[in-house]
Amino acid sequence: MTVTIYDVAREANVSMATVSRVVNGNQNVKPATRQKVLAVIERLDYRPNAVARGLASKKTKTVGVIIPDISNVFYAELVRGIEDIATMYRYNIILTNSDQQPMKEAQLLSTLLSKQVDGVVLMSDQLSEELREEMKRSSIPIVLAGTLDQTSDTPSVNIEYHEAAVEAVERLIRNGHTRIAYVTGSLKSSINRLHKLTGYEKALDAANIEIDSDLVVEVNNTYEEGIRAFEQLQSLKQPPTAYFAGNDEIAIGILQGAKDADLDVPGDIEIISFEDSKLTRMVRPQLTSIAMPLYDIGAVSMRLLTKFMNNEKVEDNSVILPYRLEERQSVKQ
Amino acid sequence: MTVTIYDVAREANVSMATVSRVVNGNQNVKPATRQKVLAVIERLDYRPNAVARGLASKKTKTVGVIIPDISNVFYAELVRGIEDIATMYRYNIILTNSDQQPMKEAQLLSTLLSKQVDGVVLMSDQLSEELREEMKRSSIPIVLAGTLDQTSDTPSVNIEYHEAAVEAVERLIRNGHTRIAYVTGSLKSSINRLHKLTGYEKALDAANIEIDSDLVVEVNNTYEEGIRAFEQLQSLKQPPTAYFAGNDEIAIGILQGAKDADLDVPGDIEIISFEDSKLTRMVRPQLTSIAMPLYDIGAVSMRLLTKFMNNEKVEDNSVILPYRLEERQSVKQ
DNA sequence: ATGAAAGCGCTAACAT
DNA sequence: ATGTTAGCGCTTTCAT
Repeated sequence: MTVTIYDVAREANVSMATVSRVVNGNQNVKPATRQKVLAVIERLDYRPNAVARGLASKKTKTVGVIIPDISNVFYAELVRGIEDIATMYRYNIILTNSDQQPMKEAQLLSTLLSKQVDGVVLMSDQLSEELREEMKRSSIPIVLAGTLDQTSDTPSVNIEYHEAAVEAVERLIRNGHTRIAYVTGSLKSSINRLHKLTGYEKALDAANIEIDSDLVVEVNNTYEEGIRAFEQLQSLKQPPTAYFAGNDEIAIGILQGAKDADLDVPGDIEIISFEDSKLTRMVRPQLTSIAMPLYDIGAVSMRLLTKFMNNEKVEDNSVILPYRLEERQSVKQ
Repeated sequence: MTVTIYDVAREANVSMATVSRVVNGNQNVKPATRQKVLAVIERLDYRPNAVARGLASKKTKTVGVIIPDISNVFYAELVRGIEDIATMYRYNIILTNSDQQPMKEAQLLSTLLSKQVDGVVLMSDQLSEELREEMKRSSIPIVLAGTLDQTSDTPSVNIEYHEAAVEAVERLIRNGHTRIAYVTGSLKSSINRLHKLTGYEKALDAANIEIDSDLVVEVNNTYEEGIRAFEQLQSLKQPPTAYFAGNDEIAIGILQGAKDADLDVPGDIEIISFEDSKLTRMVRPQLTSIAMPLYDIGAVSMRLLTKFMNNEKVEDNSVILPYRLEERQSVKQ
């Protein structure tokens, strides 16, 4: 039925080993025999069985990717970066969505390991105990993309969230604001809590602005929750005049919430986002945003993973990519 | 080093076959032995090697997914539908991006086949000859998601694009428009050419409105090209007063192009999109749109694929999902 | 209910 | 440069 390496060997009057050699580009084959074998492969339309190859070589040329949700632009761009580099190095990716559920994350990793992936790229707001447990058992390399883990030196690719947050809030302060809200994703995430929130506070502190906990609102990373947060904050006795948003969807929620309340952006309200997906350019006014290089974080993570999979020397486990503040129209010049 | 089924068998004083049976939930095992084996599995932290299993059983429990570009919201939502149902049936997905390049599509399918996936979900504007060739060689089921192929009866999941296009354009005509533009993705795509374009023309025809080829603009499915198309069309002697857009990004490009030109939507310009991703709600005015059930198309495609993989009877190869016209603010009531 | 044994299709020593 | 052979870790008859 299906053509195997054995069939090719027989038809070409060589051994399986020789066929294997030409298929794998081994140089120890006389050009003449190589041609002969190639001809038979062509004639029989032979295709190596990657599963058999994986079993014999203990390498599957596939890597696992665990992300919260592919339908979120943020992760989608990241995955594209991963996939492009994976392709470049002849890997395929098994994509899984965790919805940030600790149980599910651990289970997904377990499944990926049983499928013998050569490595894993992982994204998660917070590494749960279950997940860490599972990671420890794994003998293959794992790279964290846009994910921080204080408790270990798991390789990771990130930006300097803290500095970026400081810069964003300082920008708002520079425009004279003293009531600056921070609408953030889950504070269980160490990035949000230990890096961005502290950056927000540091900038306020440095400007002698009192920190008001009412101005920090924790929401899910969605457009709808951005609107909700805006409405909640505007109902304060002293509502904020500027917003620092945890991501683009939240920022757009705030923006449209303001518009729907007949407030002008950036006239009455100024907004800085933190992500800079293409969504920032698709709304009016276009959003000023901290630009996270999503595609690059994915790409670099995958590149880093290939190094580990090849047992190459890696100078630094934790790579930091540059960010920048992308000035657009939701903040006055 | 790694624990194998043989180690478990030895420790539990049973044969590999018995271990295999309990792992696979075969009922022909005495409860007592089952317990004994389970205990050893737990103790040794044994995990079945899916690659070995795949080689022996000729089933890998993984399916391939070929889409143009995961960073496009459209495909991302679709993939989420696929993945959710795949998980439900205990499949994993290998995700690949084709960028609609015929060569690459064929190559990706080939790679997936060599990896012995049990099935494939495929999305593509146009099935090229190369790709069709590769599909013919494949002995595993393939389902087309949001993709039409006139020349074969490959299973597929779609909506009635033609009827949807007619309805959208009729809606615009009802508001008194006679200069209605159609800004579409590639007309090489049979959906765009044979279904949506003909729907557009049919609606105009039925209303005795002359068809002006200047009003049909072919672009890439991006926001930027939407803006470009708008500018091009507005420079006509008789510019259109209403737009039918091929997808949400194009529609948003038109919308913001209009705003940037100080035109009011829907006052001066009315727009209907064709996709209804969450982007429609994230802009002002919110976009009226033909709602394509993206997630469902993915989910149903995957469900259909499982049926084929299980050799279940399938009543109809081509399933049609309902669409609807989602009325929002880019069209006057 | 359980075991023995033959593959699945390939790679990787090792030998020549 | 080429061939021989022993696995890789599992499933699946076929016996018992």
